[in-house]
Amino acid sequence: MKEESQDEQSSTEKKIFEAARDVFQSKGLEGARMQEIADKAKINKSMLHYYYRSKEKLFEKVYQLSLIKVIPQIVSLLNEDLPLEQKLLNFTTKYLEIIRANPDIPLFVLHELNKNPTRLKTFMLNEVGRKVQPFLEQLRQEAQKGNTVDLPAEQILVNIMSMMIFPFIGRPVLQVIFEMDEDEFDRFIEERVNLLPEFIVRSTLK
Amino acid sequence: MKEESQDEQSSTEKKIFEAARDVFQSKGLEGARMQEIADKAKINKSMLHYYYRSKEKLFEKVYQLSLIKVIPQIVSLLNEDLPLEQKLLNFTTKYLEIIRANPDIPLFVLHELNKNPTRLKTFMLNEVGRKVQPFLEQLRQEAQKGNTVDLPAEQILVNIMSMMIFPFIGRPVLQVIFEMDEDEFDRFIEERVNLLPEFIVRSTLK
DNA sequence: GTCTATAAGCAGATAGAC
DNA sequence: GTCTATCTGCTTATAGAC
Repeated sequence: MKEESQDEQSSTEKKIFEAARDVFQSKGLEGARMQEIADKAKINKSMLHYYYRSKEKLFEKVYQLSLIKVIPQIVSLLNEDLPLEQKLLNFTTKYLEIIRANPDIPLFVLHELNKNPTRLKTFMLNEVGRKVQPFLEQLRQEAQKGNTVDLPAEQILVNIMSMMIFPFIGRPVLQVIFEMDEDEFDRFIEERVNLLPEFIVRSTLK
Repeated sequence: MKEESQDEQSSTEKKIFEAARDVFQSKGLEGARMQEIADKAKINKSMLHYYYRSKEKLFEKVYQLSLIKVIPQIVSLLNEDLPLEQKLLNFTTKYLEIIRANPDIPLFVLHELNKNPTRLKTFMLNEVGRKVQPFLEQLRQEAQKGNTVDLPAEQILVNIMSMMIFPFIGRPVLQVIFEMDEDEFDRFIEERVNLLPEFIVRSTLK
């Protein structure tokens, strides 16, 4: 059972994991109830312990997979050998796809990280740091040629990440402010995903 | 006791509230422990119940005050009768000050809102919605004159909010990616607060 | 592997002395 | 108003039948 890959998991184990993912991502570790996970998976509560031993261990699985889904792919996108404009278009387009497919992960991860900043601090994040450096360097070189907007490279990257990620984190607030129902907000996101890569290029390069 | 204003609160009550604010904002409602709040306030656990009856009630106080601190001031900034450029500079500068003075509020509120989207949905948020409309209208009018970037007004506003708010929510991740310690990140924020209003104007108007 | 019943521990809440 | 001691209920976790 321990070293099984995803596709040879029993259907029960998979159902549990998916229910746990949903509940943990919306309620957080402490807000989640094992009973709610069991109900959502339509199995008995004691099965949770049979497959995952404890709430903490089940959570850890969900948390790590959430990180893996969102972090490493990004990095590779930043390291392809492309001119800045192409790289930016490529990076933002693909990254928006990833977040859109996993819209609950950013808030979930950031909340848990905020409660416990040491948890996984060294997991893969500083590896990300190393890989981001070349991209920042590329930004600086273009800046010297006068090709980018006049901001430090780090600030530019934060602008880009902000505009991509925040709408998913802030959804409940934005939806009320703009008086949108679920469908309307989904269309708003659709529109954003279409317009943003182009806008990011325009507002970064000059 | 019930209807006391802030400044006639007993010192104990105040200490409790401030400790509760810190703990709730970093751990969330369910992650917070009454014992931890008591320890941080350096008082006995039963005092919490003496002053606030229950965890839930204490939380509600903290939550509402958090919302009040961050939301209404913003709105007024958007309704002053100023040309767009002035309004943008004014709004972003002041709003960044507010968040900077309350950096934990956005993640806290968004996490709680995510767990319980109905809580306070109608509190003051749709009032905000009404007051944001004139600003969106102003954006649209400038767009017709060809004075703004070519994006729907709502997308522009989301860009602005994203760039202001996200760095505070994403702090733990950004700090690791950029390999910054606390002081370095504080300086990064300082730099950002100085550069961002100007950049937002430049990337919104043309 | 799946269920029912139950144990064990913890955190919020209260009683009551001072 | 503040403390110590205690209760109660909920939630995780386990035992054991099938």
